[in-house]
Amino acid sequence: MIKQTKVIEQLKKAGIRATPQRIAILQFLCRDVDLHPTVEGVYKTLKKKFPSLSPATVYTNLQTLKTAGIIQELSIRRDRMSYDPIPEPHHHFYCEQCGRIFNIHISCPVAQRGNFKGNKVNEVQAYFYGICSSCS
Amino acid sequence: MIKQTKVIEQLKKAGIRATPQRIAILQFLCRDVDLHPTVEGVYKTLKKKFPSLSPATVYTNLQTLKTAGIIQELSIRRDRMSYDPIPEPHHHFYCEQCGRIFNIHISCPVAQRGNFKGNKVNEVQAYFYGICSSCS
DNA sequence: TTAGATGCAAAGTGTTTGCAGCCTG
DNA sequence: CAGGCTGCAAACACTTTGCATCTAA
Repeated sequence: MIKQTKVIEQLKKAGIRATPQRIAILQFLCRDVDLHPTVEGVYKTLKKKFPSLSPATVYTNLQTLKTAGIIQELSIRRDRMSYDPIPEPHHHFYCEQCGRIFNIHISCPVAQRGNFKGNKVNEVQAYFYGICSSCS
Repeated sequence: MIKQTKVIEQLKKAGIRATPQRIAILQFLCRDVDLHPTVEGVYKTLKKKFPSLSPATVYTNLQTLKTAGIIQELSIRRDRMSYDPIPEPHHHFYCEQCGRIFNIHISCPVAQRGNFKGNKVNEVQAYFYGICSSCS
């Protein structure tokens, strides 16, 4: 488990308030970098700790964290967003059997920020769909 | 404009019926391989030709064409799907200014179907986000 | 002739918004 | 103590579904 003080420090450095809910959300994301939960996943887990937590708070906080550059949003699931505590570009594998999302640590020579044929590239997302090794 | 006979042939080869609406949808997608319209875009355009066309028909037909392997679905826009008449894997650039999606014809050594560290990869989507050359 | 497609409406699901009250800084 | 955050509910937006009718093969 990542230290709460680290999380608070990260929020303050980004210039956003460190509320208990926000701390818990970021801490939950960081608990496992391969978790990539959806809003529902964050909500269901943290509802136990914060019975008063509302889905709207989870939505707005994930948006705030994303805007602050602390986390990134993945559209790898076709029906809903997933959230990743690592803002730096890296790629993802989605298992169509178990639904888990794994980080892929490869440096693809073309999938990079920068410039591509006159187009300014700010962000790159590479999504691999298939069946993971534990499912096959 | 792609020939209607070609489109009908493609549908029959895939074993699905060639209805006027389905033909028109596929023909519209093929008209410009860089268009990548959303359901709304397809619907609004074809509504002129088929005043009775319903959004549900567009949704189900795009799903059918996708399942038949004739087209592919992109989740590059974060709020809705875009459709691509080329089923073969290739990558995409999304301009955050003008909203257009362009094909990127590069063969990335890692973004390939096949096997990756024991995981079976059926599909790869690489999305580049930024500002296109005409907007910057 | 008949399995499958259309079109409409209603329902489903994920996300955003408005606002009163609360709390961090 | 002031601006930002929370929580609730209502509103939104995209997509799916059920069903009667119609049509491609």
